[in-house]
Amino acid sequence: MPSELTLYNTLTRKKEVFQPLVEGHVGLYVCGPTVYNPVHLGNCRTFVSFDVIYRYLMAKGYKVRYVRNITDVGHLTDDGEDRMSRGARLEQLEPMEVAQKFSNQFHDMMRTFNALPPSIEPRATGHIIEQIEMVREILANGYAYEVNGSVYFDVEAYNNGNDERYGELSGRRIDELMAESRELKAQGEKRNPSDFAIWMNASDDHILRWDSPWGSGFPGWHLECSAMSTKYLGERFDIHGGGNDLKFPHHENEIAQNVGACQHAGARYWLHTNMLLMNGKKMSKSDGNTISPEELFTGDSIHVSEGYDPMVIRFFMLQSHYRSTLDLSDEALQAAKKGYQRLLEAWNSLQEMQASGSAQNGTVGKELTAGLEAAYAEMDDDFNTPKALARVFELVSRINALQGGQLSLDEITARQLTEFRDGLGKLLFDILGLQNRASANGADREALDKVMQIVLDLRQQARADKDWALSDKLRDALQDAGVTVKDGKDGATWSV
RNA sequence: GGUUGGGUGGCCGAGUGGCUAGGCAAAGGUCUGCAAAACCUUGUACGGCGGUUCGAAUCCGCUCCCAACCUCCA
Repeated sequence: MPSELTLYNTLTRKKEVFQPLVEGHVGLYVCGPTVYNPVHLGNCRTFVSFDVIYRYLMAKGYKVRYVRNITDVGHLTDDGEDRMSRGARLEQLEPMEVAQKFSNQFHDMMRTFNALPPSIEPRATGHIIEQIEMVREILANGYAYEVNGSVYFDVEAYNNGNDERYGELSGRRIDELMAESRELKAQGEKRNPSDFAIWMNASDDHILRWDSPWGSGFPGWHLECSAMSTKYLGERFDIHGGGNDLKFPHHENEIAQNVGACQHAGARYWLHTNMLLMNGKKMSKSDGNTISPEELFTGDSIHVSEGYDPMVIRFFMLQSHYRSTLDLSDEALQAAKKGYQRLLEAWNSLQEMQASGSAQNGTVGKELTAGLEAAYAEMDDDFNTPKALARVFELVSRINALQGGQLSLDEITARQLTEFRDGLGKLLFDILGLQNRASANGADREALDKVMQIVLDLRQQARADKDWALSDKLRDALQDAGVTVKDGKDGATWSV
């Protein structure tokens, strides 16, 4: 593919041409979920966005190592209790049982959304040794200090006179940050409010704990990603991604830790996905403004009028750009559902299409080829899925016109048709990761096909006899059963 | 208060100086036994006020409003 991939780098706040560190290879790290709660829809949007990015990089011919962690330790509640432990206490389970349960659930959900699994999915608890080692290095380099068995990152030492160094990603300056509002007992141990823990001393009742050179404790909240990205992608790697809400402090601290340990930053390109909103506000675990994926699938929620297929939701997400907020509403989902159906129906009729064999100049074929190239070019522009889909829908009209006879199949050569079909299929299913559900049911589908053919033949006979009462009755009854009949030029087609 | 990003036609959502985004909805037409589908046509949309420019949704200034982050969160 001749065109260049550009992407928006949060670090520089502009679009840059993507140049991998090692030609032909991409190291991609994405901050994964915490697993003390069921996954919620906002996470799904982020991971669907990065799924498309991962898929597109592969389609560009890159060999991609995609690392996405599972956070199963280190996040504290307001009263200092580890969230894993809290979940375990509330459900009377082992902490690792909680982690496993929600990891499994998360994986199921990713499959439901047709998101590919990452190449490596490391767990924070599986990398305590690496994290301890990193703390050691940061200490050795003079960017941290130990107090009472805890180790804090020393932001002042890190800045070393350059007060814009810490905060370069998020545009923050430490003297502008709000004062720490939480009353953690550890606050008093810090030299500066903006210092953050990279190793914490465990109190006696803390369940998740490991031995370290500084006593029994657990790793800081942001250290795992620094340690694991370094381990699996190297001290320098290409792309680091995550949700916008992780920009500060999580990613800012990651950069500081990487520099603290390795004397230089890790990722070269930072990509941030924007929030999924509902009612104009962020969907949030904490304030109840949320709808779970399951509720969205079943329709069991005051926010939706019916259940939506996961692919409709995926399509809905792809109709906005990953860096924009997306406002979820029933009306918008209805629009997505209908649009997605129209897209699939056009795809399905394209599969039935035969080149006429008497094609001359292939005018329409050239149009289709150009439109498809335009769609791919949009993906090169910072993974612009909404624009790519806009180009695809222009092609949908062409396909339907060929199907409906408004355009002639004489204007497309067999070769053009084949290449177009392959290229469009690759874009829709391999890159955008959509699924053609209607044709995915195997034997059941085959049986239904045959039954429907019988019914449609009967109806066609009734129509030939001008028995409108019978033909309409068949059509209405099928509609009630959820099958839509469409009369075309060459007989009727149907869809569920 | 600070930081970052927004306010686009009935709804969702692209778009960063001039050329139709796209989807859904709506109106008219073609087709059809009727309908649906499909195709064709139709929208003087860019928060407000100034400014720069031959020309601004797009650049600049002011202003109003919204969201996220600054506390676990994709």
